[in-house]
Amino acid sequence: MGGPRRVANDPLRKQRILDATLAVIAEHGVHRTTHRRIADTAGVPLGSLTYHFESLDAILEQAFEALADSMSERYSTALTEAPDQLAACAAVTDLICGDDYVTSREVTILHEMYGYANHNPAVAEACRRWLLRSRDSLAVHFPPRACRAIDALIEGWPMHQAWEREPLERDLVHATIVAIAERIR
Amino acid sequence: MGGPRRVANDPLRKQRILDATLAVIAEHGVHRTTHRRIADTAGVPLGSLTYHFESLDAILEQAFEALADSMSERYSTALTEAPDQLAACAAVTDLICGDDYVTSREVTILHEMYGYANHNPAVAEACRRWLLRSRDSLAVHFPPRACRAIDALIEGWPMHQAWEREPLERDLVHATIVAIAERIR
DNA sequence: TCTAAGTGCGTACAAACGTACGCACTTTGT
DNA sequence: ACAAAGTGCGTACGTTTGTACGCACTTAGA
Repeated sequence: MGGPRRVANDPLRKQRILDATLAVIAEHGVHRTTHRRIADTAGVPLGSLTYHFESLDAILEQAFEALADSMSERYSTALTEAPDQLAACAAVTDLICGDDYVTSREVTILHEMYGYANHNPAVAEACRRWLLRSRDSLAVHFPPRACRAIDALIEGWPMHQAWEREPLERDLVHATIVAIAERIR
Repeated sequence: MGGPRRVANDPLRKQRILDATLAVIAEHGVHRTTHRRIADTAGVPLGSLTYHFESLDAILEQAFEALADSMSERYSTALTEAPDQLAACAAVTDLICGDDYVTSREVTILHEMYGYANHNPAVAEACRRWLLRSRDSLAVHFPPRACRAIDALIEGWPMHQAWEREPLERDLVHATIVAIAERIR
């Protein structure tokens, strides 16, 4: 008896394709992301993509969703580990400044994700989920209005920094977060 | 005598093509921006694009540069008109909240521009120029370190807002700007 | 009015694209 | 050992793409 289920030969293949998709996006951009480039990068045959995914858009959607999940998990971990508000300020500073939590490669892909999300409802929804989850993580340590302001900074500062030549000043970022935490209620 | 110069029939055509390019980007995204779609939107024949522009990338570059120029001019105007720092805070609040200076359509195109800039040096340079000019505009009213923090907010808040369902609270934005202006030296 | 030079575009083409589909292969139940 | 069913992919097809190019048209000087 048992259902008609058979065992897949390579259960990790789907994930490998999604990883390769993010790599292609980071290197070439969404506008030059194709089935063939993803297949080459992942080291799988072209037909494997159309077998596992309904369309190219479906691949991009799932790849972006995986990225957003992975990033919001790191955000959540960094913030829930902080014992008090001051430590939370330091954690947020790390999130903004460091390459530890969010690499510059990920900022690049995020730019692409936001652009793509404006033309794809599923990815737009993923952006919204990510935004809400990051705000929830902040809400443990900051009042609701401060969360919004800090969230905007977390969004804007690394993005801005992408075009800057000089490295980001940690002290400045930290002072700004503290100022918002103390003044915005 | 006289140079071999003749008069062009339609000197505005180049600009019209660039306008149409931004319209196509806003509606379909860079990844679905093609010669033919631009030509249809602009109401010009396909050959006209390859005549006026070297390549599709060249069209995108010039379109994005035109947008950045137009936006940094509006930023500059709004800020230099402010008589003092408090008025400048209000002006920045307007820039962030209002659809008056930067429309949501432009935020959409900005997302696309940032994504594209990661894979195109000319557009990356345009982003950098825009960043520096907007910081110069702020420098009239705020100390240098405050400029960076405020700049990050100008960047991040509208971007964040793009995924939010509720409208942006003007009071909160204004209070945040004032807090930064007073506390960051 | 005629000529030469430069403008502007219709059309064509090779390359690259997304996707469908038939077929070999593997596994399970008998 | 055999049949049935599901897995996975090589290949091919029709479409769309960016771009080149020949040719009609317009204009300025003589």
